[in-house]
Amino acid sequence: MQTIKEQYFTDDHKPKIKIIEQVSIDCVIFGFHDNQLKILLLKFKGVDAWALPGGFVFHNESIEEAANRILENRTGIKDIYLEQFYVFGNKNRQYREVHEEVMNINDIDWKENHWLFQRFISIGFYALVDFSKVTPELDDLSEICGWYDIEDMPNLAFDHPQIFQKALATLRSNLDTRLVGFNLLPKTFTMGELQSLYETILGKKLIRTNFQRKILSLEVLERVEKKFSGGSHKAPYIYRLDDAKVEAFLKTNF
Amino acid sequence: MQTIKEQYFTDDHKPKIKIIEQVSIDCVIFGFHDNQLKILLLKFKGVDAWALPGGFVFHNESIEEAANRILENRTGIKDIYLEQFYVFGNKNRQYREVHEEVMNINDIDWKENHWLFQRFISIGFYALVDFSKVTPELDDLSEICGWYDIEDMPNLAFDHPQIFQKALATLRSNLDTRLVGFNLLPKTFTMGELQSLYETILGKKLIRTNFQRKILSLEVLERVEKKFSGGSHKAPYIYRLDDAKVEAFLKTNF
DNA sequence: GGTTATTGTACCAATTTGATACAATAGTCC
DNA sequence: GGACTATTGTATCAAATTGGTACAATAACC
Repeated sequence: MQTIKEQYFTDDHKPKIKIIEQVSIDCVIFGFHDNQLKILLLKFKGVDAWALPGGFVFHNESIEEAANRILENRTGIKDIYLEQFYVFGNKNRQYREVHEEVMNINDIDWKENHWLFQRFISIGFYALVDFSKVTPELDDLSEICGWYDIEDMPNLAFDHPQIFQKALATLRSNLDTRLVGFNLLPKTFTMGELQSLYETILGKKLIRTNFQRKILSLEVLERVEKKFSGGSHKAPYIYRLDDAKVEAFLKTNF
Repeated sequence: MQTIKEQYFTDDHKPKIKIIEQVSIDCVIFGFHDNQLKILLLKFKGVDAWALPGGFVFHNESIEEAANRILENRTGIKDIYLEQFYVFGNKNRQYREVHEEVMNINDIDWKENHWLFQRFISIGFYALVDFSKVTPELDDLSEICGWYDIEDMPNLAFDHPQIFQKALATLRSNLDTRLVGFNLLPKTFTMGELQSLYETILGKKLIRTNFQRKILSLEVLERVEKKFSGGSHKAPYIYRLDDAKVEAFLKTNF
């Protein structure tokens, strides 16, 4: 595995692998844990700047492949639910100060008009992952890479606050129309867990019985025989997405 | 007004104004006329290739400004409803053959590795315009620029069929949630005209009385006193969007 | 003034959604 | 084992929304 330094900060001040210039990818990676919606953030080493995981598009890969590569590097898992949601293309999207600081701290030699100082158009992707499967991975330029509650997270650098907001809005509006929420849970889950997920994403309480009715009426779930062992009360059923049913659902609803 | 030739095909084989390399914009411009949904297409001069109007992003403008500029050039009108809907980023998005042919026909000198032969990432925008306000404008590289019924249009070059399909799907799904359809009609219109617009976009018949009830319940329309003079029957009311009401609607529904 | 086509609204039935009630448990405590 | 508790699954009813029909109003034409 190459370091970021080796990949992007070579002696001739160009990325080692040819990339699409002035195009970047920023990923808003959502996870769900302890009844909280989390996102994966990183902090640059020695610099007071938090950011969304991001990267660039190699000349020989599609933007989706690039986003998947970036995600896999950060989370260690493949086959993540991933979708582009918006392009951020303001003319002043250039962040020389932060990049200068990062390069200085890391003893990276730079010159005026370094390629990173250019204006960038950034394609926003959001990812939904099973929190329990992910181990956030540091790279050589960052000192923290971890999960943060969306209600309580560090201030982000660049225009990343705006990117995050747009991703969250997209997630909310896709929650009912697509079967998007399930990607944030393990393969099997209870109705209560699913409801709690919906409630945190939507930011409001839902009526239990109606939620149950609504979800079951989607006809995409399969009831697993096994039951739960927990508190002193009736044990909930455990559910699992039935792939065939999901396919049928998507076919009729799109 | 500069010609395309002057702007993009200079003696040193570079665009005259600095652009973001390998990024393009493609516009799906919808209009509504004779109860048909139309899009604006152009045909390259002397080449058997139809395409969506497109262009590039100058270094000193945002992608939205670029899209607006491209649209204004094509339609002659400003303040168009415009929204990005998807980014097309396959790694094989390069179309050397067509560009070569176009340049040859137009006596444009080119070399191997011309900038247009590169792989491009294209940002799709869709626009909704008042058909009656638009006069499609030719440029020096095209020989046809005009409206085509979406049910009966020429085969498109590049990956433009896919771009068109995605734009249409986006338009359909935004029709009910946002107040998007009104942009395709003149300032004032009858309920029948609006219904016919909805029916062609959605591709299905709607029940008149329920449609009327639904639209009126949005509480965004203002009834204009004047009535219509047409056939031998009761005259319909004429409606107009009430900007204040629209604002209130969008505030409560987003 | 009668005819015709179309419009606006009222109305009822069917469906969906909001909210409550209640029986069925899986534990705990005794 | 039996009472107790918290939670789950389902039934049920009311309220709201949507589907579909009926009908009066009316603008042009004859």
